[in-house]
Amino acid sequence: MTGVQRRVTRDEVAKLAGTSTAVVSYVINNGPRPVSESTRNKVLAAIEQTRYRPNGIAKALAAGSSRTYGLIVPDISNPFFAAIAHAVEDEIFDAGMVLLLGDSAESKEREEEILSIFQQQQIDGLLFIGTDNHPHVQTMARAGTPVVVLDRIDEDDLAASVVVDNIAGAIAATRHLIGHGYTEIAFVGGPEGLSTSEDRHAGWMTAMREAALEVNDDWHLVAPYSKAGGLDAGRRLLAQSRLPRAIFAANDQQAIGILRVAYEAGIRVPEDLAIITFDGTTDAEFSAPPLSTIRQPIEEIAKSAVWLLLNPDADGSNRITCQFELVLRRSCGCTQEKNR
Amino acid sequence: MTGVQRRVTRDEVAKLAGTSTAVVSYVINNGPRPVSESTRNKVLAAIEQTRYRPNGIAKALAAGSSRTYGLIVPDISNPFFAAIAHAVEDEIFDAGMVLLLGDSAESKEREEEILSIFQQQQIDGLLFIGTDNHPHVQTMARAGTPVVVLDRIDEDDLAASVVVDNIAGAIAATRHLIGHGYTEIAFVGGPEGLSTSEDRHAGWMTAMREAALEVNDDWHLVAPYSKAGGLDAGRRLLAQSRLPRAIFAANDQQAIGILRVAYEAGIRVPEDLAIITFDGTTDAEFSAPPLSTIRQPIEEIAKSAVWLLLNPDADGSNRITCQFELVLRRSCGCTQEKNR
DNA sequence: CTGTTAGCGCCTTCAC
DNA sequence: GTGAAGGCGCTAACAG
Repeated sequence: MTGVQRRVTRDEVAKLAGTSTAVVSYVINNGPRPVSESTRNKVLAAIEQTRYRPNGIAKALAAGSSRTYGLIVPDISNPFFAAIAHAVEDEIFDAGMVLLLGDSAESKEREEEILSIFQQQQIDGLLFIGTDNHPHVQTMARAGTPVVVLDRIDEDDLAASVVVDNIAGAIAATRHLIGHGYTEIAFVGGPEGLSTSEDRHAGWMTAMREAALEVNDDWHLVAPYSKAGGLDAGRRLLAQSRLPRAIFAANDQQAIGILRVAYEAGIRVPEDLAIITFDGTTDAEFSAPPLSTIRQPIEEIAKSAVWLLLNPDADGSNRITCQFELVLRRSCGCTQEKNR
Repeated sequence: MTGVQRRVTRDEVAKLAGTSTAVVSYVINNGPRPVSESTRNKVLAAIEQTRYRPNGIAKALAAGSSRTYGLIVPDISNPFFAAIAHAVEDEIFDAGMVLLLGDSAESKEREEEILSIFQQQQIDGLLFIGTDNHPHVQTMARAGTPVVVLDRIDEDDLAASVVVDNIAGAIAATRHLIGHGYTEIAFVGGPEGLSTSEDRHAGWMTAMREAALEVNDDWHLVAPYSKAGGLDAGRRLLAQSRLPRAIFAANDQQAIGILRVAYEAGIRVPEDLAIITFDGTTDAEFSAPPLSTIRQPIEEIAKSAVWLLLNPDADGSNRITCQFELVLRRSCGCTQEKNR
């Protein structure tokens, strides 16, 4: 109906309340100076009446803080990262801040571009899930912006980080498979160069070796952390002369792809092929059969990460390791009945 | 090594280049005034040398534009919304803007809070996927901020919107099932009050009636748009005395849940129960069996939405309807062979 | 307790 | 083609 309505500024509120602009600030921010009850009420009324909303940009410029955090993920359409983003957004929102989302599409250049833009937007802190090592993030950290690296870390990083022990998780998963009596266990891992890929691989090898089982190179496949990646790896595995009795897939998405290959080929899971995974997203919970998995505590990871962001000075333990959980479902052979 | 390093400002660049700050602005923004080649080079060199990065906040304040768009989704961990967010982020990034993400967690209050914060952050435009009708978004639109509503729309909205024809899509899906010769077709719909739920429901009814098929109330289940919702609906369906021969599920997530129920109960899909869905996310592509679905053109939706945001004045057709696509896979009974 | 005022870093009109 | 200067809306000293 009415056209564009100019935003009301603090001056108008002050005028209406019959006070100075400073007092309006004091009321809005509860400080840094006290305000008498009566004038506070007048200001509040004026704010109400004018439907005044402070300009966050101006505030950010003057205060030197944008109340904005950045989150960079390799691909928001990956359920694991989406779950993290969901939890992180929640935490950040609760802290009264806003979330800037960057999707690097697994590209290093893109990552740097996003970082540069975030920098220009004066973010107060960065949550980072990288596609690789990330020297430029260090620059940011050194420039004084709190940085917390998630999921994929670089040992040499100075930045704070929140992760689960991927090696231990992979060992637990593989050991569990071994506990079932399986001896021929393949590993479908993620892209090379990622810490998660390497750690989960290392865990698998460790568990296999300690059980004196064959670590066959044909049974270590590399694939993207996606359903398509799992599908592809599964097909490559099928094309080989000898099939494993069980598979440890490095993430849920890959496992879903493998499940699909098994379905196509008429291979029963877990009767013919047992599967265990890593991540513990809902995808693993609702697949057919449901997937046994190493669950990462997403909420806790998000909470810890945001906490580190808000308390950057906590020198000492700026590296948090969250506990994973071995969730047993049908795919590994644990529950033989199909019904619940 | 070095501690916090103060940000370099335009003044330092100007000093180093031996010019005024205005000229620095001119070269950075390519205007609004021309600059001689020689001084431009000097400025560029100074920028390079000082590693100067303009302060986006200050720029936003002075220019009155934050180069920031907001996206509000009901739940970023829902793959459909995640896919939209992924595509939208891509488009927005290409346009040189940044994306502020808000996750309303399907809560109306939360939605309003996010909206308020976005407003304070001076977003230049809003992409909105609501949890319900949304009068407050209208306010924003009226205040001059471009708003584009996605997926779930309110017919009465003045705001621009991008959707697919949900009724037509649902009709196409249901007709396809009918074409297979199925006559007992159930509908698992989304939460009441959402336009997508209602339209897909309407489409199902229309197709059933035009084929003179029974529209049994027991076969219209309502459930959240999630895997858990589908699981629940599936179990409720199973508990009934008479089972349908086919199901049209209102979204992929629900279908995954239903697939899981079928698996548990030993019901073969599509031999005993045919399924068709709506959305066309990758979840539908990699399930076992793969799901026939009405695919929404995510990329196109995102492109259109961002286009509308960038060209808010395009009066007339500010409501874009994208074409859906019927994707046939195994779950409806189209492909009998399991392999590929 | 309240008012005045100098910035925050940048854009842009207006003189030169 | 270049420079000076007045804001953008708000914060936080610094004076009363």
